[in-house]
Amino acid sequence: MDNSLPATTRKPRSTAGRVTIRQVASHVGVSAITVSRYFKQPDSVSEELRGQIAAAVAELGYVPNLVAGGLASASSRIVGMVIPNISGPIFANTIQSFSDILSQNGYQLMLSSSYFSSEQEENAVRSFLGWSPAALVLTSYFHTEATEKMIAQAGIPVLEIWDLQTERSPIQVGFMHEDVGRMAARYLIGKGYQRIAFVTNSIAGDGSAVDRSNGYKEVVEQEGRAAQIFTPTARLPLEAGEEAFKALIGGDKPADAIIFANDNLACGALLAAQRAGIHIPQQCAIVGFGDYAIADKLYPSLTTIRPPATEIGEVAARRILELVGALPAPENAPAHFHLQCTLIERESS
Amino acid sequence: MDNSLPATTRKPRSTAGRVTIRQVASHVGVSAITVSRYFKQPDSVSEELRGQIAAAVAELGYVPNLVAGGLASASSRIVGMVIPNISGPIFANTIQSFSDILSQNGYQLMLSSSYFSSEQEENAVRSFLGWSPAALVLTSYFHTEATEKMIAQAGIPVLEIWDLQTERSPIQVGFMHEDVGRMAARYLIGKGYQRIAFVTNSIAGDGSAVDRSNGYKEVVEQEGRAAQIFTPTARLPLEAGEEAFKALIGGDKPADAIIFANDNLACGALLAAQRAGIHIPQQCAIVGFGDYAIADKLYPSLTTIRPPATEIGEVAARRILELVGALPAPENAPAHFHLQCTLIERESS
DNA sequence: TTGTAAGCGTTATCAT
DNA sequence: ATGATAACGCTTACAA
Repeated sequence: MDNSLPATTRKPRSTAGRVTIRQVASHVGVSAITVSRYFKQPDSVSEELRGQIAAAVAELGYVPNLVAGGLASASSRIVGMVIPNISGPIFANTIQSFSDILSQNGYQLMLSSSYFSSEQEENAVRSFLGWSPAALVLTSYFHTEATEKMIAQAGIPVLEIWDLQTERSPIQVGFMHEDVGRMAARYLIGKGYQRIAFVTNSIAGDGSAVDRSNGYKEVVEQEGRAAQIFTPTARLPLEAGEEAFKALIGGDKPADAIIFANDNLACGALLAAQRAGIHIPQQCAIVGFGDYAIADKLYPSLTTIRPPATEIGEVAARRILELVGALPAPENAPAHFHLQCTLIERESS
Repeated sequence: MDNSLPATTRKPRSTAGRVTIRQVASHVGVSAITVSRYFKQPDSVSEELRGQIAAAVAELGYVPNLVAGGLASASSRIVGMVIPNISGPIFANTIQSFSDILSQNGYQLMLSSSYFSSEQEENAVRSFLGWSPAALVLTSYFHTEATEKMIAQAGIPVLEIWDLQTERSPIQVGFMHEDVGRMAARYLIGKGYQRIAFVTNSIAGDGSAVDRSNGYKEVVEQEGRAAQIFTPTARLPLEAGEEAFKALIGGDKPADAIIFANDNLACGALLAAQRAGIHIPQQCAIVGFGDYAIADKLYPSLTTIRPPATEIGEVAARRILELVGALPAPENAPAHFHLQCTLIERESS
C-alpha cells in the first residue's frame, strides 16, 4: 500500500500551539495571502471576505505574528529610541507623546537610556538594528564613529531630537537653547526691568546652559546694556541658586531681574528670598527654565520657559510615520523642525 | 545544451544588503549553525573557530538578525511593559531601573501606556504578543477578560507590579498601600503627636488612597484613639490640600499632625500654613506620600513616604531574567515580592 | 480580486 | 565539536 508521507518521521517544532494565518485562511476557505491582505490593505479584499475573515480571526483568537512578518518584509513596526534618561523631569513628556502616537498607529516603541554616554548609545543602536526597526530616534547630535557608520548603512530614517544643530544633515526635531536666553531677556526688558542678570549652571559641561546664556547676552548687548553672567560654585542646585541670588541682589548695583539656567536654581533663589524677606518680584524678578513640576507650586509661583517636550515627541513620531508611509506625507517637509519654547508667566516676574 | 538553472528567472527580494550569518560562516569556512552556536553557546565551539568567527564578524560588520532568530526559536528577547503613564512622577523610576537591567542582559524593553484604562492595556498586550515576548509586565491587577485569557494562553511569565494583591496567583512585585498608612501613623504616634488626622484624595476612584487611609485607621484605633479622615472637595490637589488643612487646624480640637494621601496635597497644606503664619511642625506636623521632586524643595521640607519605585523595576527585571534562564534562578523564589516603602523624615514633622 | 510558489535569516532536530 | 536539513509564519513576486 502506497503511503505518500516521507519515510522518515517529520521534525516537528514546539510551535506553542499558536494560531497561524493559514488556520484562519483555511477556516474561511481562502489562501493565506488573502488574510495577509486583509490586514495590510483591507480595500483589496472583497467586502464579503472581509466579514468572514474578521469573524474567523475573532473566533480563533488569531494574533498576527509580527516577528514572522518582520522577517518576510525585512522591516518591523518597531521604532527604537535612545534617550539620556527616562526618569528625569525633562524627557518623560517627550517619550510619552512619542510612544502614544506610535502605538496609535500600530508601531511599538523600543526604549533604551544612554545616561549621556555615546558608548551606551552605540550599544543601544546596535541592539535595535538587530530588530530591523522602521526608524531610529537619537537624542542630541554627538555620536561615536561606529554609531555614525551604523546609522548611515541602516537605510532607515534616523531622527535627532531635542537640541537643534542645523548644520548636520539628518532630520532634527527640537529647539535652540539660545532662543531660551533671548526670550527671557526680551521679556524682562519689555516689562521694564533694568539690571537683568543671568545665572548659569554650576555643573561644568552643561553646554546647553551656556547656549542659553549666550542668547541672553546677545539681546542685552543689543540694547546697549552690560551683560552680567554669574556662575555659582555650590554643587547642589538649590544651594547654587541661593548663592547666586545673594551675590546678585547685594552690592551697589543690585540686579532687579535674574534669569536662571534652570528651575531648580530659580527655586533655590525663591526660597532664599522668602527666608530673607525679600519680595519677589517687587525687589527682584525671577525667571527659570524647564517648567518642572515645582514651578507652579512655589510661592510666589515661578515664571519659567517651557521646552516643547511633548511637541518634540509628537512631531518626531508623525514625521517617522510619514517617512515609513504609515501617514500621508506632505510635499515639502523640512529636514529641521525648529520648535519654539513657551514663556509661562507666573507671579515671580 | 543542458542548463540546470530553472528556466524562469529567480525571484530576488529586496534583502537590503544585510550581512547574514551564512556570509560570516562561508567567510570562515564553516556552516551557519556553527556561527549561531558561537553566539548562543560559545563553549560548544572550538577556541580556534571562535577566534576566526569573531574576526569575521568584526570584519563584515555582522549584526545578528533578531527577527529571524525570534521566528526560528519562537521567542524573542523582548519584554513588554504596560504602565499607566510614563511621564508621571511615580512610575518613571520603575521604568528606568527595569529598562536598564534588561538591556544590561541583552533584552529589550517594549513600552506602552494605558492611562489607567483596561482597554488600552488589552490593546497593548495584544500588540506585544505579536512579538513573542519573553515576558510581560502589567501594572496593578485589574485586567479585562480578554487580557486575562491572552496572558493565560501566552505561556510566558507575566508579572504584576506596583500594587500588591496577594490573593491573585501571578507573580507580583510591589508594596501595600495599607502599609503606607500604618507607617505614617506609627511614626507620628512615636513622635508623641496626639490628634493625628488623614486627608484622602478628592479624586474619586483613587482606591489606593483609600487603602492608605485604612492602614492609618487600623493603627490609630489599635491605640484606642478616634480616626479622623477628611475628604476635600476641591479638585486641584493644591487647593484640596489647603482646604483640608484649614478645616483640620480649626475647630475646638485641632489636629496636631496630618497625613496626606499624596505629596501634592501636603504641599498645598504647607503653602497654606506659610501664608497663614502657622508654624510647621510646631503647631501641626505634616506627612505626605510619594516623595515627589518638590518634597525636599519646600520650606519646611516635607516628611514623606517613598514607594520602592526603583526597587520594583529592579526586582521585576531580575525575576524575569531568572525565569527565562538569563540569570541563575534561586531555589525558592516567592510568587509575591512584598517590598517596603521608606519614611523620609524631613522638617515638616 | 484572489492564488501559487519561493524565500526572508535564523535555530531545532537529527546525524556524524 | 560540527554539519545537513527542515522548519518558524509571514510577505514578495508573479500569475490568473
